[in-house]
Amino acid sequence: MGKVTKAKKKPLPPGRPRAFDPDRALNAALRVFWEKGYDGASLSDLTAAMGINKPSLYATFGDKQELFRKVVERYVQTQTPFMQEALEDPSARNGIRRVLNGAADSVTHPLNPHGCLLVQGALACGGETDGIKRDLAEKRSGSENLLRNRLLRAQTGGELPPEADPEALSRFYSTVLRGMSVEASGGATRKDLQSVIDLAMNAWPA
Amino acid sequence: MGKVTKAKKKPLPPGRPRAFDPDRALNAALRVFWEKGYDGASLSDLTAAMGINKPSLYATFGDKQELFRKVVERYVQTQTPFMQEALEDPSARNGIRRVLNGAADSVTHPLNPHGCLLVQGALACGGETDGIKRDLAEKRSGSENLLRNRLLRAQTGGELPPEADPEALSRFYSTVLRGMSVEASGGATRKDLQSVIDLAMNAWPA
DNA sequence: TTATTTTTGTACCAATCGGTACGAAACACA
DNA sequence: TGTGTTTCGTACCGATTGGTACAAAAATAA
Repeated sequence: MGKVTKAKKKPLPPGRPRAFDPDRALNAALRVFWEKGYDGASLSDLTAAMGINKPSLYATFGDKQELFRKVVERYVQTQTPFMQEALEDPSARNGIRRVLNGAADSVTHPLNPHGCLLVQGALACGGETDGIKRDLAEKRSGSENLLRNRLLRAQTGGELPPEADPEALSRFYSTVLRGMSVEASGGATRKDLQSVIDLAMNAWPA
Repeated sequence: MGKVTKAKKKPLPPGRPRAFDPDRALNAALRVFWEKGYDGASLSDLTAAMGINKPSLYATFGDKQELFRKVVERYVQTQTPFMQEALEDPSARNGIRRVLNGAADSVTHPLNPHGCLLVQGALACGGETDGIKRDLAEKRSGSENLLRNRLLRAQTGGELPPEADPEALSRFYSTVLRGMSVEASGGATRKDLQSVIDLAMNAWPA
């Protein structure tokens, strides 16, 4: 019988096996980029945190930009699914509030760097990082799209009045999300953000 | 008679006169830091934009961190006074709206880098930049204080109902300001931000 | 003129940057 | 025991980083 304690079968490939877990290494890289940003994170910072050396990094993840993209992908996959979930709430208004609450939890989580990687990863940076900046802006607009679609659905469903503007509303709540990230990065507490959320919900159409 | 075309008297100090205008040079440095952030701006970027060489930079402005602080000071002095002015509006509500409008103008100004230096100058960065980060967070809280004081005044003056929370309101509008900066930095237009502002004003206590 | 003072440009510093060449090491297979 | 294959660690690459030493240049004062 197979080893039941190990989830994956192991038809070991030829060659020397790698001595680190790429998944853990990627998570370590995520933390570094998260708290230092693309420019502020050096390869030495990264390899030190990941517990590997540069050739291993390059062989496994590519150059710094590729690594960053993989990190962003990991971030999106692990830190944002709560949004889709929240937006499944039968009430769009509740859904949005739950998105804001979840984001507030995330950007002030005591075990993670404060703020959102998609915001502080590369807001302003130098050199050939335009692609990075565009990537992050795209990912950010992803969550805005989520909100907009939910709001459009709410309008056709009657929860939002016909004169409401789902486009503007999704942009507004996205802006509040970005703002909360900046505030958290600057030291705002979860409680601080709660009062922001409560007020932001006042903008909901009467 | 004195030279009437020159504003300042000129009791030239001894030594070789400097060949550049420190004011213009500082403005050039401001632009570089504004669009590349602290980490992304190299001394080569700075000296190239300022039109001077490194020894002149060091003699006049100190090292990179000192230069950045002077740049931030310049930024605050030139880009934020519109806030005090706007908050002198007899209506606090109008004042806040004018602050948001002015900020939207500023962060999308076609001749300047998009976004706010106090936000994107050093949100996440590496090395010994903790002081820089704290400085910027402090400057940001400056505008929040402005809003809070105005709102407190509005409450004692009766424009805001007693049950309103000036603390929370100022934090909310500050958060919207930071969010608009991020959005502008990511490509949002002035028009986009206007719809955000209109919705943000809905949060004003009934 | 000479002396003094300050700025300028060049040339340079050690350290670090992102990125790689290369041989030893560790596995499967024969 | 090889042999093939892949990763590992070290040592290194040229370029760039932030920061300076130094002497020529440009001004005033004597």
